[in-house]
Amino acid sequence: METAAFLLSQLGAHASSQFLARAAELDLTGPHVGVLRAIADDPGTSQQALAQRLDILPSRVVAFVDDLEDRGLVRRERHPSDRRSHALRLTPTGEQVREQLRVLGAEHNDRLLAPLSERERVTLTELLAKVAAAQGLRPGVHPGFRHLGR
Amino acid sequence: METAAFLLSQLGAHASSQFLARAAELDLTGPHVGVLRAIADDPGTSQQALAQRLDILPSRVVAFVDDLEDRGLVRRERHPSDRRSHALRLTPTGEQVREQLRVLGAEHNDRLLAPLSERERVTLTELLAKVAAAQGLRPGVHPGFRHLGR
DNA sequence: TATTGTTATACTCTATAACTATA
DNA sequence: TATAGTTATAGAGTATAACAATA
Repeated sequence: METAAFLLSQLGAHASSQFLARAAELDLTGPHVGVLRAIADDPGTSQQALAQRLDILPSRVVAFVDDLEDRGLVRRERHPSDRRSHALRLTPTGEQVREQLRVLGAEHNDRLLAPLSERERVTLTELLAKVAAAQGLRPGVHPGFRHLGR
Repeated sequence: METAAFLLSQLGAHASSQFLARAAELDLTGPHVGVLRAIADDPGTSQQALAQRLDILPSRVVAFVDDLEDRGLVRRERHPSDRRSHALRLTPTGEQVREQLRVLGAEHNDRLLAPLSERERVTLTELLAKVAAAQGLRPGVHPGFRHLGR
């Protein structure tokens, strides 16, 4: 029998690639989705704050926000008091895409849990949440695009 | 509340990076571990068979087996009937490392499941195994080093 | 002097395709 | 002609470090 840790690693990679295949239809990669979501959750945030929260390099945030801005999903607004930093917000189109991603995520979840009963789904979700909390994983922050250097 | 799918993706990435940090102490990356394990599970197998089973490119298998051979963990033997192919086997040192990896995996699993009761661990493992089976994931084959091209 | 954002560059991992030796 | 293994090369994603503007 495989360990739960290996099954988690296996299923996590599988779930990620399945979801990202759907996100790719919207021309979004994993980090793009993470950044979009982080901006939606904290409108007006700065690129530095984003880099810290998602644990990715500021130089990468630049590129991702560039992409999202080019696609008309995100705006760089002038920060009211500090002219060095930008206040990031979703555009109306960005909000729409955010909603599409939410639907996509729900569909993906349903497909993945298809073999489980309603009761089993709840149990699984609770156990996963308990382990995730104990490991210090923060809601919405995917460790996959964390930078590992010093 | 996060979906089980996102929690899986999150926890899977976390579990992988935790385990690979330990494996890195033995100078092994994820693919190295996968190849080592696949050879242990099917001694005498060929590089082509390995590439098919793990769903990685034959050209990558060459590099991984090169590395493992340089470190004295794997041998390329002459195939008895087909001189084009190699029969791959673990060396005694390779067997030792394989055992170290097993211990490492068990420790890793214990650490990850620390917040759960014995009963909860069994439940979680069973639910994960059920979902993994339904998704067509094969035991020991990590989708993380699967090649995604045509 | 420190910080935000940016750019340029190097590094790592992976994919593609051409090659050799055997079959 | 097809297959096993190999090599060389190109591409994607990431990290590092230097820079300009502002604080």
